[in-house]
Amino acid sequence: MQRETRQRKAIRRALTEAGHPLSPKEIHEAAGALVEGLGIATVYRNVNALLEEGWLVAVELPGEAPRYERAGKEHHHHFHCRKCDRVYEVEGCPGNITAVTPAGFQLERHEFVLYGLCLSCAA
Amino acid sequence: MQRETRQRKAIRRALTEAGHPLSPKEIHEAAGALVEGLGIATVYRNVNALLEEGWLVAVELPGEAPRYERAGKEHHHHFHCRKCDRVYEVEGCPGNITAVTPAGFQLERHEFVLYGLCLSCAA
DNA sequence: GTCGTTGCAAAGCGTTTGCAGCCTA
DNA sequence: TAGGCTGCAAACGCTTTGCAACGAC
Repeated sequence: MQRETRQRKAIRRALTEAGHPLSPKEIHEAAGALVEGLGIATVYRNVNALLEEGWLVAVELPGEAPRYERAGKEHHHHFHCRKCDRVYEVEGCPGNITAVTPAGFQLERHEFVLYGLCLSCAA
Repeated sequence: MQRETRQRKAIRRALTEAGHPLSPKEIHEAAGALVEGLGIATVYRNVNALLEEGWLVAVELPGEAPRYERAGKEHHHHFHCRKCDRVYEVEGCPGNITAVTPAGFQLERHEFVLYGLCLSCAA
């Protein structure tokens, strides 16, 4: 990654200003409003480049298309509201993870996703 | 779902005997060994039919194609080996889940996925 | 001016669908 | 024998890749 093109700037800006994880399509729409004729291939190429650079992290929810958010956040998990489809960050980590790891298995990382209704949808 | 064809029998058997969640491709390979010339489209059609029937449940891992396992198992989670790409079942649940749920949120279900190396790949 | 980057279009890849013929009940 | 089911191939949607032109440094 060496050149800061108009396209890359627009993609960075779209992700920074969104405040929540964006899908490639959403990035294309948001950044496309800033740069005329932005190609979807450019979005994918930049997303992958930004992932490699460590500027982005993928938020992969089961059964959902991957979304992307800015890197640098603390270890957290996600709560997925089934009604409004929004994703919330959840602090902390439940209990002893190594305890449930089968003997001989090498645990490297884990994902943890909560499903249900968020505060406003539960009301 | 009305007819128990050779193909459907083979798919049911493959899933029953596997003992761990299978991807459509894995189902195709396993059931294809039992029925000559089994088509991949038939696998997809039957998987969807068996899901609707409630005989199967989808195991959806973040960023992964869905896999399928027999319904009716006890509550469990999964371990995904990054080397052999297989998915193992993990017994138990790591501690206090409600404790990390934000106040006011209605928790309905949760997914928990471990990543790393399985017993044979870690050796 | 170099060469990393872009837009377009085509290629991949996994999944779904249309269709004519097959085979289970 | 009827019509649900199958294999094949084409269609699909999303992502990646090849290529010639563009433009950041």
